[in-house]
Amino acid sequence: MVVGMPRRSYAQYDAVARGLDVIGERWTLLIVRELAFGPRRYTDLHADLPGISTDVLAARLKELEADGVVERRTFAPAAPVRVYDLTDRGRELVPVVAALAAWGSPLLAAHQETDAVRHHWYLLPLAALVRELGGVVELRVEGSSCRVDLESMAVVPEAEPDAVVTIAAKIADELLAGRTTLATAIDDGHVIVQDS
Amino acid sequence: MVVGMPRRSYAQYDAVARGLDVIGERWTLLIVRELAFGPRRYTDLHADLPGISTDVLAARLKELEADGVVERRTFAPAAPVRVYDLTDRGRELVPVVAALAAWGSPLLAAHQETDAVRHHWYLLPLAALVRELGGVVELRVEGSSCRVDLESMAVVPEAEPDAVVTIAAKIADELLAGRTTLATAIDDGHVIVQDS
DNA sequence: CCGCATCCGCTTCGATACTG
DNA sequence: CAGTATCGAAGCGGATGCGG
Repeated sequence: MVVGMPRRSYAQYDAVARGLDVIGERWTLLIVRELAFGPRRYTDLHADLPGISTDVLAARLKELEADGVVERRTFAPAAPVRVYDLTDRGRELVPVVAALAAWGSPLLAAHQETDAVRHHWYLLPLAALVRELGGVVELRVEGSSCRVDLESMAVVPEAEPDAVVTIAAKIADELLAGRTTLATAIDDGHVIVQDS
Repeated sequence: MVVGMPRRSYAQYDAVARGLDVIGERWTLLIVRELAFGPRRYTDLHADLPGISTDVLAARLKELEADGVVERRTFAPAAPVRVYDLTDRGRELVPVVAALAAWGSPLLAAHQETDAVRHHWYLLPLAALVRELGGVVELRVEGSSCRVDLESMAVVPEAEPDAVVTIAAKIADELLAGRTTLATAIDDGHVIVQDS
């Protein structure tokens, strides 16, 4: 019988190091990214994290659960669907993910043929980009959408949005890679900002 | 002859994944943390990153240099001192580190005997904590200090601070672990906020 | 099918020793 | 001081197995 190992740690009395003890391992923050948009089942996560191996995904989910970032839930006994969801503490990580997304956006200029693509991956960096709009916005890119409080960069699914921002994936590319500006894209009608 | 390998990547067309391709490996973000406060020599870095092995530190510095986050400089030919420093692009990472520091602060409540401690590690999470003060503040904890623009959470060594905030390390512990509040600590005179 | 656990070859890490 | 060389241990990626 294997009794959980002592967990690897940087062993530094520092908030950054402690944070990395929880979300610093390979794949962990990308799992948080996936769950930022709502609960997902194991298979969905595996599908939207191309390259992760099954055992690593299972291990990370267990660690995140032990650290109070993720919780495992089972829906209706009639149709027992198992999903993973962020806890409140886990949702507080979204601004960290968003800050990294904002920093990483310029790196999207280098588009590799072998890169995987999912539409919902655009949402967080776009939130950082339209931050000047203020308030709560609902962002829509192709089929995917999410609601973000632009001040705190928190994802707030239940809040009523002040505006709905619709962006085509192609334009999202241009914006994130810095090949066009938000003002230009709005002027050209490629980004539609509609007050609710 | 070894010609640099193709670099491991998540191969996802996503800003978070791209960011992690650069700062997601073990130790990398902690190196950025160290350099957030100004240039450091190799030996200083090795001393303030207890647990990192020499070859990993050397490898990470090379990678960060290749990614334009860090630059290696040599001071005065008379006294050839080699230091590592953040580039402008690297400095833009400080808000990411600060966001993670803010999230990680509550984890400091669990203080292990074996944890390493450095005073300058308190500065960034404290900046997040006193953010309501606004403007540019100079934070002082024991011998260490740094200047932070509280709106952007950027470190701005050259800017004149609007206020100087002095905190004893012991009080910093209490604040970060959430065992006392900023208002209380200011009332009790343990945190001194002095306008410049 | 869904939700993992097991196995296996490869890469990365950590500790120490060594060098210009 | 500023790294490189070496080597055992741990982590990872891919394929496969398997109960519910």
